[in-house]
Amino acid sequence: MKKAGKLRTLRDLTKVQKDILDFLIDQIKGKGIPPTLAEVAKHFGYRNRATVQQHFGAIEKKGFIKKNPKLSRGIELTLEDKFFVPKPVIGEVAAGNPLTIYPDAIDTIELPTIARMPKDSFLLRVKGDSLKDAYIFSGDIVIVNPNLEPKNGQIVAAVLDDAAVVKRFYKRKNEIELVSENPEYKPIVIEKKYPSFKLVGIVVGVYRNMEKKKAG
Amino acid sequence: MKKAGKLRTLRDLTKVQKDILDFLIDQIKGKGIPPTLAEVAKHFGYRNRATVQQHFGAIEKKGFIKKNPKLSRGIELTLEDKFFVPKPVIGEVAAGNPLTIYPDAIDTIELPTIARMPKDSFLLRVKGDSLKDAYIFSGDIVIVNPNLEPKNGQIVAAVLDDAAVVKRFYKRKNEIELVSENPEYKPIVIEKKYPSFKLVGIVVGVYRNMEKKKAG
DNA sequence: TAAATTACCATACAAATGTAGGGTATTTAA
DNA sequence: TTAAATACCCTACATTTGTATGGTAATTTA
Repeated sequence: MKKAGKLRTLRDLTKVQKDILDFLIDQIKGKGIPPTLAEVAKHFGYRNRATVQQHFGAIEKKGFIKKNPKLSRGIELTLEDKFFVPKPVIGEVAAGNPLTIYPDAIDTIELPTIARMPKDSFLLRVKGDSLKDAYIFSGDIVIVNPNLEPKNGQIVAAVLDDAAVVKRFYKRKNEIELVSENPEYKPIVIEKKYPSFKLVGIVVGVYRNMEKKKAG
Repeated sequence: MKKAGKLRTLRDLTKVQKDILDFLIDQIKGKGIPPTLAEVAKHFGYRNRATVQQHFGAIEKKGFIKKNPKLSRGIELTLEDKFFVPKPVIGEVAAGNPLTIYPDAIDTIELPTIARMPKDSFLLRVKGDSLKDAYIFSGDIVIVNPNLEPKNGQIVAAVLDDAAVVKRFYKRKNEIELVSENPEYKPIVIEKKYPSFKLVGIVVGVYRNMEKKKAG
C-alpha cells in the first residue's frame, strides 16, 4: 500500500479535499465549532451530504482530521498545536542580520495553517538579538498579521533575498529602511522596487515560553 | 424590571445556572465544541433536555451565553476574549513593589473563568517594571500555571498582603525569597509560614500585544 | 489494460437535536 | 400576599445529523 521512497505529505490531499479541510479549519478557528456535513455540503454547493461524508473519510484516512463517530460536529483537526498558540510556528526569522532560511515558501501546501488563513495572523520564531532593545529576544515567537499596512516605526517581518527578518519599518521617499534596535546591526535600506524584498506582515504580538528556560 | 442602585453582575446567576455555565465553558474550552442539550442533561443527571433548555434560556437572558437558534451545539460564550488569548486577564499584578490590588478573590463567582479552571493556566497583566531585566514589562500579560511546583529561580506569581507580585522565586532554609531582577527593588523575604503569603503559580509564558504601542 | 481512487449523485433510516407546550413544587421579590 | 422566578418533570414534533448502501463518470495508479 505504502510507497517506498516517497513519504506522505500534505500534498497528498487532493484539491477538493484541501478545500474542504480549509473550510473546516476556517470554521473551527473562526466560528469556534466544526460544521456539520450539511453545512459543508451547502457551502460547496453539494446536493448531498454523502459527498462530504466521503471526503471526510478520505481526509481522515490521510490523517488530517479525526471523526468522533455518531457525534454531531464531531470533527477534530489533527495537525494542531493545542495549547496556547493555536497556530504552528511556520519558520524561523532572523532578527539580526538576515541569516536564517525562510521555510520553503509561505504559500505552499507544505505549510497548511498559514496557507489556509492568509487573512489571519501566523507565527514566527525569532532568532538573533537585533531586537533586544525592542524587548524581543531569540526564541520568542512573534505573531505576524499579513493584512495590515505598516506604519513608520512598527516592527515588521519581511523576506529579503531568501532570508526573513524582523525589524522596525520606516518608509522614506524612495526607499524602505529596516532598522534594528540593536546598534550592533546596521539598518537595511531597500529601494522601493527591489524585487526580492517582500513585506510579510506586521508584528502584532510577542509570545515567550518560559518553561524551557533555565532558571537564573 | 431592573433594580436601580444595584447593577447586574455575575452573582445574579443562580447556583444551578452557574454550574451549567461552568460546564459549558469547561466543554467549550476543553473539548472544543459546545455540548448539546442532551449532553448537559446527562452530565447533571436530568431526565429531560427541556430542563437544560430552560436553564439555557435563563442564562442567555442574563447575557452570559448566546443561543444560535436551530443550530446544534449553537451555544456561544459571551464573556470571552476571542482572539489570541483564550482566557480573560483576571487582574493586574505588580511586578515592582506590591502595589496593585488583586481582584476580589481568586475563587469568587466574580471571576468565573479562573474559578472554573484552576487546573489550567490563567492570565495576569503585569504592572511595574521590576522584572525589566527578565524581559517582562509593564503591560505584558503573563500566563500563570497554578499547578506546578516552583523551582528556585523560576518566575512566579504570588499574593502577599492583598497585593500580587511577579518575581523570581527562591526557597531558602526557613524562608522564601522573592527577588526582582531590577536592582531598584529589594528582595522580599517571607517566613515560610507567613499566613498572608500565597503562591499563585508559575509564570510559564509571556504575551505582549504590540498593536497599541506607539512606534518608537 | 485492469484496478483503484476521486468526485459527485440518490435514497433510506435510526438516532439525536432544538423547540414548544403544559405541569408541579419551592423559593424569592414586589 | 400575590406574582415571578426557579428548578425540575413529561410528552410531542419537525428537522437535523451521521451513517450506510448503491450508482456513475472521470482520472490516476499499477
